[in-house]
Formats: sequence, C-alpha cells, structure tokens
Amino acid sequence: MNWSSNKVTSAEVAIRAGVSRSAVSRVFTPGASASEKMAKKVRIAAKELGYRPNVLARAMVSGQSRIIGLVVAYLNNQFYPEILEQLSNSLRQHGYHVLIFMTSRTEGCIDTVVDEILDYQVEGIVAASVALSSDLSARCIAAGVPMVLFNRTQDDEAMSAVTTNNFGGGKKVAEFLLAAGHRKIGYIAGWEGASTQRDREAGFTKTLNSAGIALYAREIGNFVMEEAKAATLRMFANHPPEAIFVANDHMAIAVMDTLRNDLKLRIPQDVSVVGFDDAPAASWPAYNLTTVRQPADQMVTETIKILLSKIENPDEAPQRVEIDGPLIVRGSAVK
Amino acid sequence: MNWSSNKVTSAEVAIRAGVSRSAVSRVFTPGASASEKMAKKVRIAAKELGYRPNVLARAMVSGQSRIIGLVVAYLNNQFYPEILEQLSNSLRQHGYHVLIFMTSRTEGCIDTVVDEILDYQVEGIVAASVALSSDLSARCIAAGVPMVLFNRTQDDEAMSAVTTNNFGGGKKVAEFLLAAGHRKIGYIAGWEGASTQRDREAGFTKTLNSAGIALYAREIGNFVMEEAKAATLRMFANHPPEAIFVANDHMAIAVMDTLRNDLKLRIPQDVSVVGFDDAPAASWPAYNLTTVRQPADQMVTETIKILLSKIENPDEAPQRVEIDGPLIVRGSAVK
DNA sequence: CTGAAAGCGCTAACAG
DNA sequence: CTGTTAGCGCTTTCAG
Repeated sequence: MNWSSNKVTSAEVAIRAGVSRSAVSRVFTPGASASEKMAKKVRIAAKELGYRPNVLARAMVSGQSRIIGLVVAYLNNQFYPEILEQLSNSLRQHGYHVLIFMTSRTEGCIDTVVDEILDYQVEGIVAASVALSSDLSARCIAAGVPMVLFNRTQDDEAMSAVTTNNFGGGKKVAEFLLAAGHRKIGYIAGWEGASTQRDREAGFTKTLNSAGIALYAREIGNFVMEEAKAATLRMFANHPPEAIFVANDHMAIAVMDTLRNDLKLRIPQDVSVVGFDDAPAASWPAYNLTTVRQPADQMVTETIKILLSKIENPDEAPQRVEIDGPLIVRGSAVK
Repeated sequence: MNWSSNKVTSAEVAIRAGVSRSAVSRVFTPGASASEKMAKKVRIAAKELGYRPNVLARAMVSGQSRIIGLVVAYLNNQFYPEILEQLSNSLRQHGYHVLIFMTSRTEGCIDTVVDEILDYQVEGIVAASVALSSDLSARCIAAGVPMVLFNRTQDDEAMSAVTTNNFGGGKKVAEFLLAAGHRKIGYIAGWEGASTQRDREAGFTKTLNSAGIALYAREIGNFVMEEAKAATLRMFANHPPEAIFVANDHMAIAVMDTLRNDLKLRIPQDVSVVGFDDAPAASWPAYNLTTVRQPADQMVTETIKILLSKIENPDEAPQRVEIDGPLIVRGSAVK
C-alpha cells in the first residue's frame, strides 16, 4: 500500500481502476450493485492506494453521519463507564460511532450541549441520566433527530425512554427489609430532580406504608458521595435507623464507609444497607452490597433497538421500556 | 424561533437577511471580517430560523472536522473515566469534540479501530493505554493525523507521549517500603506489554536492588482484578511477603480484598500494600490505599497542548512529556 | 451494469 | 466590506 499521499479520494481509485467515481462509490456502498469483475478491479486499486471512503463526505450527500451523540453526566458513578462501553461496542456493530458530551447537572449546560451535538448532524442522541427541558426535546424533534433517554423518564410523552423498573426495585428493597424484621428504616435520596430517585423512593415508601410502617428517617445525598456522607451523619445524629436504603450504589459506598469509619457501626449487625445499580464496587468484598441490579446489557440493547428503529422510521411512536431488575442479595443487609 | 423546518441552511439565512451565503459564513467564522451592521442582520435572521452551521459541511471544505478520536481500553479502571471527562471538557473549550473508540487489548482490534477513526477525518487521536503497531502509527502519520499516546510510551521515537514518571514512581514506592523496614517485598505486575508496567517495575526493583534487596516475590495480574486475586493467592502460597507493590490501584483493590477476605490478613499490620494511579477508590476509607498519584489534570492538559500544537503545525517534532507523581501516603502501608 | 452530471452545505479565493 | 464562483469527496438520479 501507498501511504505517501495524505488522503486518497475515490477519484484516484477510479482512475487507477479505470472506472468512474460512481463505480467506486457503488463498490463501497452495501446496497449498490456492481459486476463482480469491476468490483474486483476497484477493490484492488483501493487497497493499493489505501483508500477508505470519507464518512463526512458521505454524510453530506446521504444525510447519514453514522454518528450517535451521547450525553452523560455522572461518569464518576461506576455504573456509567460500563454503559458507555456497551453502548459504544454495540453501536459499532451497527456501523455507528459515539460522539461524547459531558455535562454537569446545571440547567444551562445541557442546552448548549444539545446544540453542539446537533451541529455534528448526529443521527440520534442517547441522553443518559440527564434531565431535558421540553424545549430541548422539541428542538431535537424539529431537527429530526431521535433521542432516547437512558435511565431517566420524563413526563413528556413524546420521549422514548429506557429504565429499570425503579418503582418495582424500590418495592423489592422494602419487602426485603421488612421480611428481615426491620422497622426503623431510613432512606438516603438521590438528586430529587431525577425520575430514578423519585420512582425508587415511591416504590420503597409505598410498600413500607402498605405494611403499616412509616419511613423512619430521610436525608438527601444528591447522588454525590460527600453529600451522602453528610446525610448519613445527620441521619444517625437524629433518627438512627436499623436499616438504610440508599438511592444508588455510588452513594451507598460512601454511606457504608461512613457507617463503619465515622460511626463505628458494623454492617449488617448494627445496620443494614441496600443500594441500587449493582455497580462493580457493589460486589467488591469490602462492600459486598445487597442491591438492585440494573440490567445494563438489556438496557443498552433496548436503547439501541429503539434508537435505530426511530432512525429508520422517524414517524414511529415513542417507546418507553422498563426492565425488571433483580435484587442481588449479598452481605450488607441481614436476611 | 421556527422549529418547523428540519435543517436550516446558510442559504436560507442569507435570503432572510438579504445578504449572500458568504456573508453568513463570515459572521459564523471567528476569524472573518464583516460589518457590524450586516453581522447583526445575519444573527437576527439566523436566530429566527434557528440556524447553526453544519460542522460536517464546514469540515469538508475547511479540512477541520473539530473531531478528536479517543481510543481507550480499560474503562473499568476508575482512572479512565476521570481522564475521559477531563479530556472531553478541555477539548470542548477548544471547540473540539470526542469520538470514542473502545478496544480490547487484542492486537487485531486496534488496527481496525484506527481505520474507523480515520474514516471520520478526525483532526487528532489520543490513544489511552493502548499499544500500537508501528505500521499503525505510520498510517496515521501518512494520513496527516497527529496522535499522542496517553499513559503509554513506545520505542517509536516519532510518537508523542504523555506519561507519569513511572520509573520515578516505582522508585518512590521502593524507598518508602524500604524506609518502613520491609525486606520481604513482593510485586504484582500489570500486563507486561504495557510500558507503564515495565517502567514502574524497573524503577521499583532497581531501587530495591541498589539497597541490596532482591524482589522477594513476583506474580502477574495483567491489570485485571480476577487475575490480581489469583496472583495474590499464588504469592502467599509460595513466598508470603511483608509488603506488596501492585502495578495499579485497580488491581490493588482486588489484592487488598483478597488479603483481608481470603487470607485473613490485616492491612497494614500483617502486610503493607501500595498501588499506583490514585484512582477514586484509593481514597475510599475501605481501602485507604497508599499510592502514587498520576496527576490526571496535568496529563490531560499536556496531552491537549501537544495535540493541538501538532494540529496547528504538523511538522513539529514529537514530544514526550513525563510528569512527576507524588506518593500519597494513606493507611494501607506501615510508615 | 455503468458513466455523466448534479448537488449535499459550506468556505475560500477572487473580483468589485 | 461584500458578492460571485468554484469546489471539498461523495452519492444519486438519469441516460445509455
């Protein structure tokens, strides 16, 4: 192969193969038809020159950029790297690649981020754990770019979303804690703007209440470790519970550390802890955290399925998929 | 604003503003000159229509895609999400965005990955912790796409690279362990194809040897938790050391868990553990790991600096930057 | 099946 | 300072 020239164009391949540019294009376009004889000539010439189609140029004319925009907020939460990896790999299999956009939880940020994404003519957007203004979704729809919410829902019915059954998950935790005989039960909440937080808490407290038990203590951790630590300290200063449900594993880790290190309490003998996500650290022996698993692979698979079908058929109705997550019983809570 | 039309072109803005397409282009091009009067007309028209320049079209003619390709292998290692976040944010400030490519350590994979990256006409590539065949680097150079290695070096002198001073870090660990009075010292190695692994070990053992101490035990963990666990078990079955240096924090966590959980040993009373990276979990109280910090922010800053200057001036000589990382003394090793 | 021609949305000379 | 013209590299009718 010849690596001396900077970028090889289809025109150069065409000349070398003694065919037209269209012919070259057809050979490199999956659906197109060309005689095997010509295809061979073209492929040889292309290989000799080191030619590969320019995705951007192709995007211009075909309207298919083969780019998916991913918006993600909490990369420090171990759950997300996992998702990112699976998403990226699966999309690659479908010929797409991921343009990544970080955002903080601040309102303004996400707005500019979506604009920037759209600038790249992405074919679809996955918004992982971010809240979108309805104006924003309208903008994506107007731009003809399908979007699916990952691990969040929104009131907006026009928006596709994939989540775990968070209400059901919260319910499972409540039932588990109740069955273990706990009565003084605390909850450490995530960021209250998040649907996951709301649904997990709702499923949890409703189930508690149905059993005639009121939530014994509640503090807010905002999905942030330091805040979860502070929340734990406050909770034990005022209403020390026998068991705590923490809105996600990321915070649960901080809660456990605080319990053992600052409060000198044993887990689960003195206090039971249950989390949500089944992030990698949940299974690390130091935490051995009982938690509700979010089935990452299924969630990603669903997300991609919805996104791709929306790309193929833009008029399709929005879908909302909820996947059941099992309670993974480990050692952080008495059984 | 009018969101009814799918994509708004500069031509439409031009008509509405009563100017030419070039005028619109100039208003949206940082360096270009236009009268304030016209600029205002154009901006108003653009806003009314919801116009934003098409990055891909711009890329075609200007040759600037504003895309940086990032190749990354070990996203489960907590060190990398952090990097990804910083890299993405800093690049965004410079008007670039990150197209992400996962790869396993397998040889073949990285090859196809680089081809795919190049297809997107990226302006630069950051290869984080992946080994590249020299053929590959040649291909990038031929394509005129600068690449910088992150957290890896390579013999290839043509390749820019940013790393921590891994040799120096290994040395610091050895000095620290020696000062604490340890004599039976073990090492758990990462993947031996990695320059980080080699350099850390070299700095470590050389320093040990200079003090007249030979490495007491050595096992390979390949940067994988399960393998690190097995390595630990093997090590303690054969040559139980008083202190262990583990090639990175990710493995060190597994080592500590194994020590405490399977071997019923206390840290640091029975055995000292030191890691490398200062990943988030290192400071979690459950681990409280003494480790060499890789200064992520500086590394990212350097990486971007090199990459951008190479984009601006392709003929620039390759640079190799090594940043000193401090030993962060916590509680996992006796002092 | 294959080539010629048109054009995706934009910018960069070049005139005016 | 501004408009006109000519493409960037590719696909896609449309003839042949």
